[in-house]
Amino acid sequence: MLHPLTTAQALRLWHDVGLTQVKDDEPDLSVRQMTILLSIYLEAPPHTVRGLAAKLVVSKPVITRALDAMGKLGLVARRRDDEDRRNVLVQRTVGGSLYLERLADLVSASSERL
Amino acid sequence: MLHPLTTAQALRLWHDVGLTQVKDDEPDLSVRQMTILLSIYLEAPPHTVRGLAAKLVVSKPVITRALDAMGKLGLVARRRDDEDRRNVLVQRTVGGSLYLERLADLVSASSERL
DNA sequence: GAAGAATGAAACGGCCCCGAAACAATTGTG
DNA sequence: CACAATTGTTTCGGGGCCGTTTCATTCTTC
Repeated sequence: MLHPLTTAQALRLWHDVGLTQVKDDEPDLSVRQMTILLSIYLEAPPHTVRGLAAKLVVSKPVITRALDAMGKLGLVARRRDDEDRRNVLVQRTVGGSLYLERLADLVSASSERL
Repeated sequence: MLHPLTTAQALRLWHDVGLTQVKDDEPDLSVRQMTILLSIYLEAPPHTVRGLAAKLVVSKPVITRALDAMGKLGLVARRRDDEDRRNVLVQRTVGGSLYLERLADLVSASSERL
């Protein structure tokens, strides 16, 4: 169980994580892209374009373009569904796992400094 | 004092906050803009373009443009420094305070659900 | 005062994202 | 088999952010 963060702690945490990301000059994802990426890694597969769009209440092209961008960064991969070849299955990658692990480390480290 | 977040907790927190922001269709700031905004509200004034640029290790035009964008959203305001009219003093606004208060509430609420 | 330094803004070209609509491929249905 | 529905992608026009360079204003120094 976790104590809920105070207002000041929450903002300080957001600030510190953002500052590190900006300074490290990482390829920073938009809020939408980051949320899509986290959905893929936190929730159980399979993940489809349609499913992600419904979950985020966003149009399908938004998902397609986000997958394009994150695919180029090696954070996710696509594969056709053999059982229904209209579907695209979004898959995790080593690069994506490492990226999110770094993010989690950043958040954890910042939360310790509160 | 706060327990450091576990990897899973940190990622879940980031996901939940992002998901709410995306669904609410808020004007989502870039990581850079958000970090600038938080610096202005968390650290003691005065805040200048040059000072913010140095703190984030970013060029001055980045700050100028971010202030343009966030000023248009009513999150910050600019005022010339009367003591040195080359300086621009970045000031907080009611809109910015409300925006960050909502963010903090979001983070706190999400952290409770962990 | 004149020359130089400092501060912030504007201009330029490039890249990416957006929403809406049109499209291609695959599957379901009569 | 023909036609409709589903899924994901592409295209189009518009707008925003980026890095770099150039500019206008103001201070400082001699």
